[in-house]
Amino acid sequence: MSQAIKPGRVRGSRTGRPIMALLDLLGRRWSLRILWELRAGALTSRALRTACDDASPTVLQTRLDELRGAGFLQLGDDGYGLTPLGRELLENFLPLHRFADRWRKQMD
Amino acid sequence: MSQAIKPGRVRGSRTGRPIMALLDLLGRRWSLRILWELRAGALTSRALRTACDDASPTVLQTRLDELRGAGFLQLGDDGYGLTPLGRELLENFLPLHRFADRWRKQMD
DNA sequence: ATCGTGTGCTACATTTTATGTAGCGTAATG
DNA sequence: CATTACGCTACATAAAATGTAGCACACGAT
Repeated sequence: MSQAIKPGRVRGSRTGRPIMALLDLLGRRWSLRILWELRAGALTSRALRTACDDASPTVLQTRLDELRGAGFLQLGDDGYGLTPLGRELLENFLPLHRFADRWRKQMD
Repeated sequence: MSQAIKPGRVRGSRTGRPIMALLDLLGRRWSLRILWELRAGALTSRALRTACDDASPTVLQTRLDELRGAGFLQLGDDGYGLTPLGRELLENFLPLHRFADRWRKQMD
């Protein structure tokens, strides 16, 4: 399977700084979206797929593996859910919701 | 050129919610990284390229256009820099630096 | 005036990723 | 059993990123 993403082992950076590993992982398609869609609670893989506008199962599965390998997600009885670490990460993004609305107003 | 990304016009979502447009844009390769590298001040396109581990100029240019079209970047005499809106967006990500360090510790 | 240098940006062939559709094996429920 | 939903995979097609080269333009120095 795909190599687990850890703070030291990254594609998008030669420095190995953890922040680069993080930005690389989060900058892959559907990564942010997945975390976002799980903000209210766990979802089954298929519910998650629906929530993500029917993204192809191939990438979705890849991202889920990566995010799981990074320790942000876990697979439980109720499907995929955020780990404590994953929730902590998501907290950094929740303000984006408000920002996005301000963004729209500014673009009109 | 590539179509400007606005809160209503998105690839990754059918709903048109601004947050989806934002997650889509930020989820494209190098988007987050670009914003991150500009946190300390403007950079010329070539300095930015170097800062981004020599990412190919093709994508970089595409991302710059998109981020500029979204109103997060501007091109001035000293190169590419964050707009006030872009800086506001970046503020949401600055805590990630600390988080990434905690992440590493937890992965050992 | 031209040579060198740095800028923003583009072309294009190759490689890497994502999409879309179908379907697998398993487990729980009727 | 038959159904249903689960997590997950195969694979052909389409889209996006990479890497290398180079363009047109502006500036400053020799």
